[in-house]
Amino acid sequence: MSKGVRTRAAILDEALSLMSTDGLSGLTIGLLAERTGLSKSGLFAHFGSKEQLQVAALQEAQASFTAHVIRPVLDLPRGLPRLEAFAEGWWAWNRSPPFPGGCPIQAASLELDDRPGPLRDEIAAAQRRLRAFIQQGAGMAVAAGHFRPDLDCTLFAFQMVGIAFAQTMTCRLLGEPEGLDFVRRAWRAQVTDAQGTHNQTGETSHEH
Amino acid sequence: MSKGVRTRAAILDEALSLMSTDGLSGLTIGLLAERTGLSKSGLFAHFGSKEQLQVAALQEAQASFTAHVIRPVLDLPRGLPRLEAFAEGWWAWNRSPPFPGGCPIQAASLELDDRPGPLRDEIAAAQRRLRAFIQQGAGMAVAAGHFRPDLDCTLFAFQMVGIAFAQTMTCRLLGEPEGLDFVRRAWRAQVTDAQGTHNQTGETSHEH
DNA sequence: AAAATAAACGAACGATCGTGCTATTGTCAA
DNA sequence: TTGACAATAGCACGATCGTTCGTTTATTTT
Repeated sequence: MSKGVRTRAAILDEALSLMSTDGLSGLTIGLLAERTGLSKSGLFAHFGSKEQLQVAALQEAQASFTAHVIRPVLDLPRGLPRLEAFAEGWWAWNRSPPFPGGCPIQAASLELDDRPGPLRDEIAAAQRRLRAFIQQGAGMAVAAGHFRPDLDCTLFAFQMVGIAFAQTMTCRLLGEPEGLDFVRRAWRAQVTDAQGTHNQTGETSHEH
Repeated sequence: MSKGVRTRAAILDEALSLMSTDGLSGLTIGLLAERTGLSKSGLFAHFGSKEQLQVAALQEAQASFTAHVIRPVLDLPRGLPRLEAFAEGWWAWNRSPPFPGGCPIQAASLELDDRPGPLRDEIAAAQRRLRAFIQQGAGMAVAAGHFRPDLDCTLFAFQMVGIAFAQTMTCRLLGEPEGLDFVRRAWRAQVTDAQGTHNQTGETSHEH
């Protein structure tokens, strides 16, 4: 079992490029066949349906993200150092991922948010995993004493995701070169807030 | 000049629904003609090309956002009150806009970020206007003494945009009912930070 | 009411979409 | 080297895509 998986990998590689620029709906079999030098039917046989191809492409995108952004920081000490490295890696990924276009997962997240099905399930699971990773990282920082003990790690993950989306909009859509600077400053503000020794997110001690 | 603009408006209304669920690339002439009860060619004649139809739909989406979210808060006093009302209106819009799907502008922002052309220009201009509005709102809050004088209003707008994107992902893609709660808390944290009397975004007073 | 103009239709075009078939090629183990 | 089987190609299909054109029907103006 060798030739099959090799071409399948080549197909998925090209599929990621196509998906990053043209979106999930632009990932068409004819175009993909043309770019890989295969025939439409030959390519089609590898996946059985367009939906399965899309699912495979999404999974491949996740794998790439994990390999490029997640795995490298796992060697670092838990807590703030790992979180900081992850952040910097993520901003770098968003700005120039290993595809010609932007991050396909981010794009697909807004493309599929209203169309139930396996594709949306796949992308939703990916986003849930990512948020869980951030949340756990923040939890480790709390345990290590880097972050204040009353930090809401779920909220922390929510905010970080927001920064990432805002970055994509600023850097890719608007093309503002100072976008990365905003990202870093927003992230720094968030980290500083998480470090704060006492509760400084509520006006007073009572909430609502 | 009456009948033409009336049906054109009806077409655009339906186009917004379609666009919100199926994205800009899903906004197809055949489908739109079917839903409006027109013939493909009859509909087509109103716009001259698909791209012009898409541009018109995007402009209509902007107009709807302005009417529903921006305009109502302009009556409120400048500064924090107006900003707070705008925020709440925006979160409401993101959660349940007047379309069956999510906010088309947000979706298109990530869909088009790598495809230059009139469409991207249109959406980029819209996002720039929105950020300028937020920035000015924050500036008014600074002038009114509601926010600290050294607040970076551009960064403030950047962060707010991030919250909005994170909301869409949480509420629409993941379907988490507590999403709106996260949004409010993240927004409250941002406002509190902007209110802080002295600089609390940098660790110390030096900014390097 | 008649003439002028605007709006919508119907049919067709070339292209591309996703997806079935059958046949042919290539690869790997015996 | 041959036989088994995986991998790919070729072709065709119905559907839909955006677009053009000529015609017909509504609307507006005179």
